[in-house]
Amino acid sequence: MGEAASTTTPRERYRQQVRSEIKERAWEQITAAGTSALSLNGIARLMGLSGTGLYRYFTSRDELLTELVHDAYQSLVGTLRNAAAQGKGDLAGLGQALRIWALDDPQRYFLVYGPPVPGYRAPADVAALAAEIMDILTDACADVPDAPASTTDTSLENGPVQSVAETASAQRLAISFRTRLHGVLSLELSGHFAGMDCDPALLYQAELDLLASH
Amino acid sequence: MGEAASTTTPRERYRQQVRSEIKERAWEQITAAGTSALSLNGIARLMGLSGTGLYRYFTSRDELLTELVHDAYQSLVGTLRNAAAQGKGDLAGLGQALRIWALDDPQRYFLVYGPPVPGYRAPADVAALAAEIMDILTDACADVPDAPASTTDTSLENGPVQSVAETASAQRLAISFRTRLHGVLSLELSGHFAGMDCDPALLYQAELDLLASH
DNA sequence: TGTACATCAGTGAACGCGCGTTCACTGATGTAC
DNA sequence: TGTACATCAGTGAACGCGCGTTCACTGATGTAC
Repeated sequence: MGEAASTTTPRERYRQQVRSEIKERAWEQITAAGTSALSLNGIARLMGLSGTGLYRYFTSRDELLTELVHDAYQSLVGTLRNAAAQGKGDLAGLGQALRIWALDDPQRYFLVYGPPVPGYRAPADVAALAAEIMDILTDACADVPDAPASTTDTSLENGPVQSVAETASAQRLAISFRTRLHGVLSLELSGHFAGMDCDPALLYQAELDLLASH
Repeated sequence: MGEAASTTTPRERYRQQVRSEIKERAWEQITAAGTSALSLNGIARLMGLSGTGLYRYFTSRDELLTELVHDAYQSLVGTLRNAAAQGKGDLAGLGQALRIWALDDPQRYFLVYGPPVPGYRAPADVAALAAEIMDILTDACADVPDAPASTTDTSLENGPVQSVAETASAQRLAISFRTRLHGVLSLELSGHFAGMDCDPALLYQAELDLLASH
């Protein structure tokens, strides 16, 4: 007993602390100049370490990048789950949570949904997280009143007894949710609305309303 | 007279030939490993030149990149114009032309509509081209039957006598056109549909149909 | 409590590489008389 | 047609920089008796 606590020895705690500071600096670099600007030597310089010192914590640039991608996915999953836990698990709530999360760190958003990082192959690990995001969205889509009188017992509406047709239409709606909101978001984050008399927030909300009303 | 022909002296023609080969190699680099992989030394190596030789043709990496961005925009403008000239200037036609153009060279698409290239500031030049693209789309959107009986004389339907409300709704539709199709396209080009049972071509067509039927 | 050892954080030198860019230069191609 | 000059393509050496990564090493922190 108490083994879970005894694993966090002081040395180990320090180690985790440094690792997380490395990742913080890494995000600063990515936020400032994109993923290709991620540099172990640069991070070491920012932290007052010698360049080689970082190799105690990450065996390569690739390993660090992989962990950042993983963290980005987990952050989004956590954000959507939190929204759902606070009663904002409908499409409108998830859509707003997604937008806030994206605006909070555009480069993090692009690390998840942007063009692939050159020369980097994402591990199978993140595929599960991507699927989990789609599951959360699909669940929310299943609650949209498609043909409201289709089921007799609405008290079990979220149970596993949904028809095949229902889940198929929920999946279609979830995919539309992702593509349409991504269309607005990614163009906004890339600055492609600059100089146009078009408020991205309103456009995003309009698309979201349309999706939520089916 | 004949001055337009005499400007293409043999030397000048050779010069333009080398310039265009440089750009071809540049696109190969960008296609293979993204915009950050663009390298003057690398291009020179591919062409059997010394690295410094390229500076006869482009004064800096930035100038080359600027010209590539410009060409990408012009290529898209030309593609949409050609579609319109061949009687495919409606939303369905333009949408298909856009998709074919994007699939033909994903990195070129992202150079236009993707995340900003780190450390690169697009010249005012391309803003005009971006506006021109939106104009073409807006023109097509004006032909969509919104409220068909709104104008008495339909023989002048494309004249400058459209109401303010009509052009405003056409602009809104054009923006939706761009964001929704971009949502599908960019996720497809980034490989984010891999492993999902979802055909991007069908999804794209579905969004396009919805837009065209208003 | 003190001593002997193992573990681990961090350093510094070094390797090989590629980048953008400058500069002074050679040789070939074109132009003017 | 031939000669004198200017133009321009392309070279090669060099500069300064930053990168990822290796290796042998020092010193501090922890552990076992």
